[in-house]
Amino acid sequence: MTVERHPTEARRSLGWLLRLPYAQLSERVYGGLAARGFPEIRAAHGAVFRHILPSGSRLTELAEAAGMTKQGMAYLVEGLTGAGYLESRPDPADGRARRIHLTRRGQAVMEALLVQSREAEEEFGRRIGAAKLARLRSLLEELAEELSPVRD
Amino acid sequence: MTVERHPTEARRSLGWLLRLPYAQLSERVYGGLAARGFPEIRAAHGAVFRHILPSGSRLTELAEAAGMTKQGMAYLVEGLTGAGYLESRPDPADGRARRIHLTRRGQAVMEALLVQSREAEEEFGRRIGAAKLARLRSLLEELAEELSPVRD
DNA sequence: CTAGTTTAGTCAGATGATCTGACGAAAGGA
DNA sequence: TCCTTTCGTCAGATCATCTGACTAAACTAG
Repeated sequence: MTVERHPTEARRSLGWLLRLPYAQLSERVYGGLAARGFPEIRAAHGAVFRHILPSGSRLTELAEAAGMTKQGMAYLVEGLTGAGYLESRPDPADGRARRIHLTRRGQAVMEALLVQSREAEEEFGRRIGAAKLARLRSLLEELAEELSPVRD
Repeated sequence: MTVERHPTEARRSLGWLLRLPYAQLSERVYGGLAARGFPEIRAAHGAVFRHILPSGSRLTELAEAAGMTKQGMAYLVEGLTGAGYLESRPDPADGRARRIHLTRRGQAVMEALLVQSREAEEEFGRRIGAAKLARLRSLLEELAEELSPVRD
């Protein structure tokens, strides 16, 4: 009568429990973005969109904020610039630097990202109920607060 | 008196809230593994360790369970085999197939993985309190339950 | 039993997402 | 005016995936 189960199946690790909803969320959000007319945007580009300021940001600032190397960030920015989502102009205050800005199309991505994210969250709410989702979010916020430095 | 903040900072997306603890957990777990004498093990190898059965598994089974292609899984298995964590022998029941097994060293990784994971979870518990962490885990379990198919 | 189909795994090649190291040019400080 | 630090780029490596094409073995209908 006992069914054979995978050894680790009984009690999933916290890592697994975090990763599963994260992966599904990402898939929805970025998949939805493609459907909304932004097919070049991939999850890795979130590192840019999450940190870029309306007034523009420097490459080094973005890299630092995202916790990656300048070269890694440069690779992402290059792709987004080529696809028309970003534009970079020399920084008038520093001859070595460039300021990276969202184009109008890039701003549209930001908005779509917020919409998709909210919709995905609502879908989760439909699964376990809004109250539980709110409780989950609040616990995650509390945990995030304690897990500083908020290197993302 | 108002401090300039990043626009999205006020209310982080659920994705961010899930990713931050996940990333820190992974870093602890796999970083700790290197310190425990398994320096070749990277986070991607979790796809193998999470799914391999004590009686051995086929490549195709592992790929299917992990939700990736056979080729992708083959790449991971190849690395682990070369480093002495896995070994594969022809499947007596099927001339096309091979059964992939953990070596003793591979089993040691499994154990270390459980230990590190538990320790990381306890550390989280120290941050927000055991009761809240338990509540968080339970909500995540509930969510995971609803987010089937449990493709991981 | 043979012919056709499906399955297990490999080979080759591509892309994406990172990293490290070395560098030139500009800025800032003493 | 040096010296040092910072900004960004160039070159190259590695890892983690993917798609497509293929062989050999196994299953399935006649």
